[in-house]
Amino acid sequence: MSQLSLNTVKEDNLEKTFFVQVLLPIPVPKTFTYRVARNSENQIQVGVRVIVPFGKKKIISGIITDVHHNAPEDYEAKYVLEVLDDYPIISNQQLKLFGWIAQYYMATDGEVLNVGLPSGLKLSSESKIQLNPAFNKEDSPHIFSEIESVVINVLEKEGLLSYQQLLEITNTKQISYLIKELLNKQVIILIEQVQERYKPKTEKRLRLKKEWLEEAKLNSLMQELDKKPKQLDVLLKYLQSVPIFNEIDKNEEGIPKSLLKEESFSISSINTLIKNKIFEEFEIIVSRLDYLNRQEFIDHEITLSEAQEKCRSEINEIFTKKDVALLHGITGSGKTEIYLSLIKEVIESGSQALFLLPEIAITTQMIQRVRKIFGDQVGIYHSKFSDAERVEVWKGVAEGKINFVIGVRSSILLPFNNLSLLVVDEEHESSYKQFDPAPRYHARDTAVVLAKIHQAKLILGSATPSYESYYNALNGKYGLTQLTERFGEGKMPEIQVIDMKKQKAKKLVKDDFSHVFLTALEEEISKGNQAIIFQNRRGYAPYLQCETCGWIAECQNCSVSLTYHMHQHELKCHYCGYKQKSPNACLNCESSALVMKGFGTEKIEDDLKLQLSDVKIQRMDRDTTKKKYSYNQIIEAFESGETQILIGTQMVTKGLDFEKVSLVGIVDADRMMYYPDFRAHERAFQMMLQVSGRAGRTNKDGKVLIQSFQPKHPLFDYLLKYDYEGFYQLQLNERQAFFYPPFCRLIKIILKGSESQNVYQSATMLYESLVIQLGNQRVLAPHEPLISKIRNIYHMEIWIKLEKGYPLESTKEGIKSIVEKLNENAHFRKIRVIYDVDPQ
DNA sequence: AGCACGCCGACT
DNA sequence: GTCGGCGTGCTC
Repeated sequence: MSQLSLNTVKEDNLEKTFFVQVLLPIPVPKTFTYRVARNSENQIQVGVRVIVPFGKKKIISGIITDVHHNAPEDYEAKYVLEVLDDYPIISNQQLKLFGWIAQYYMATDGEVLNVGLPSGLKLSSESKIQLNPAFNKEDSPHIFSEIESVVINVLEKEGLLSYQQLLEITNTKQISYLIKELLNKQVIILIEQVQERYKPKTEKRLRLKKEWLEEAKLNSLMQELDKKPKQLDVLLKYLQSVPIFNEIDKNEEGIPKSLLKEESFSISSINTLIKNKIFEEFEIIVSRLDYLNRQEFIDHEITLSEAQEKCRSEINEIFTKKDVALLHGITGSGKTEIYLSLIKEVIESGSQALFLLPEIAITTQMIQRVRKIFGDQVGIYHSKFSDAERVEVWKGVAEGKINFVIGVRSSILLPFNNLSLLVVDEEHESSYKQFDPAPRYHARDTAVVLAKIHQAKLILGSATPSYESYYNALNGKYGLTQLTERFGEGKMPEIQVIDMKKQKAKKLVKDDFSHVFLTALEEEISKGNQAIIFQNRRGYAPYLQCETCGWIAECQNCSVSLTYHMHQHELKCHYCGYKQKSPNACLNCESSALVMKGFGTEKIEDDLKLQLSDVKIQRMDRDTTKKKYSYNQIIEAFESGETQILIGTQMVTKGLDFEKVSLVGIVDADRMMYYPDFRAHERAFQMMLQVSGRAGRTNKDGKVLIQSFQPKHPLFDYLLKYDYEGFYQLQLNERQAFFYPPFCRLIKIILKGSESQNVYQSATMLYESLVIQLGNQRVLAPHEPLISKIRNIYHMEIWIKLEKGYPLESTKEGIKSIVEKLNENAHFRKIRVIYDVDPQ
């Protein structure tokens, strides 16, 4: 009898106790259960961040993914120490998406969370407390308990205290109440990445002290200041900006202190006015997204041409039947306007829109255009933005203040709750695929899933769609719409392939430039036109080769050739940083016939400067655009005609319009075409077509010159005719014959380890187990990747090809359990296994 | 991922 | 005799 009643009491208690599942940003494939203290029960909800104890002494923060009453059976749950947010920082839809990414890309939920959250909100590291710099014991209006006074004293001596230390000092178990009290009384601040990293931006402002707001008082003040003209100037300036007699309330918000500083009023007289209690200084929190405060330039109009209008309505038509529309529009056909007009419609109806672009395509031009149309509703999510700015965009989206985000790959992970339209522009770009760290997700493919979660529509746009997308469109999975005319007058430029073999035979090649190429370049420049030269490799990048025996200088840690750096006369490894003095004789045969082969943008720049000494040449690649404004400076210099030739990597192929460019040169087409990758031709074609589009955008006739040692390659036949479709069909046949995407799905398994023998043997072991499970048709034998050794770590790859319709989820689980099983072997355990689903 | 625990080499 | 190398296993 007593047993029964005891049980009932226990049951009741348990039912009232809340437990939460917490997702931690660690690569462990599960969530952890924590118990919720009574006093924080009402703050607990899914999507909110909490601080929890983890392990022996660590205290980290995570996200609540579930709230329930099920007490764990085989262990005692620890308590949630702190609830960090008042509202979910992650939306339900987002959690669903994160789950899908983890599952599909064979990553853990924690890894997804880790890349998803901006580091300003990043969850990890120990939490510490510190005295609030603004705190002053004497001035504080609060009364402190004994324990609180002890903590204050210790903090004054020690500076920083961890939760653990605080536990020891106070000798209690319930420190979370103490922390909360001290926070409320503004005694302490939490120093812990979550709090410390993101600080709201403040602005110092000035206003007139209340006692001067009467007209009589103000008049007497002015008379008094008559002898102090500098101070009077400040006061007059203030009264000019803030008409306190007409609108006395305006004094409350005052003016920014910086405004007076800018106009060169003396700082000392401003400070005197503050000291004499005429002005008072105060701070407000402002948005870092400063354009949010600027609305005056908004230009709501988007005008579409007839062709664009037609395309737009085709997209709307597609959306009545399908969720994804592929917009295949040639370069310069004005795809962006179509996206923006559709996005505008969505935003006006009150839902959210996302516009994804590859990093290099988010130019200042683009941002300004978008801001002009959407003003304060647009958030920009980009690597050039600081952490704090990203946190503000994140929060803006979560709170529904930002309805439109334009951003890079990772903006697909923002906390949307009401998306109706997604746009992925330049959808063929491989930079949409993340490689390191996991999750190795593809933003375009993730967008398809995100659209489904929100029941939203998705537009994929490109001048050269990826074969996967084009295949889906032709097969009716996606809708397809095309723009075949350039916007405005521009025509596609004429493409000419230069036969380098012939040129070389005739001794017409100098520093890798053919005579034809140089003459054309000189001619265009002399006409006052501009040129863009494309080389898909940055740096100086030549490698050293012995002409006698063929020896190439290679890195001792990595399986790559060393790169020659002229300035230091050194050979460097771009993978591990190894460097050595450049030898004067071959290290293999001691011949002195060492020559430099290969060339990057930097070498082209130097060579061209020698050839065309009085022409202004500038280079644009990752090396020259590291600084925040350098990119814009290069663009502006070229736009204004200050520079005549722009040499660049892929960067010059994206989103740039220059009126006077009449010539585009591709120095080394072969490098792109003969790369050992099944997508090499697709990529080469895309890239060449994209660069070609830079010529003659508004000019009457542009010209494209391509240097190749294989000018008869069929790729050029299609390229000259701008026949994307034709080359696609040709390539598709090959893909089908060799069973590559879009006919199959690929999973790449990479094995890494420090002992080459072990890596090879482990790869073989894994391969054999995989064959048993999947059959030898679906698993390719292990092979060394192109670069098989990096920093003395050996790599092997195993490719898995799965035909359409083959069960994906269970296969992935199967692969994981095979690896788990092999991990029982001590040798295999030393190998790091990496999964890359849909490798690019 | 961290971090403690644990079992074998080069040092006071 | 100890300090510390990193292999192993766990974290609610």
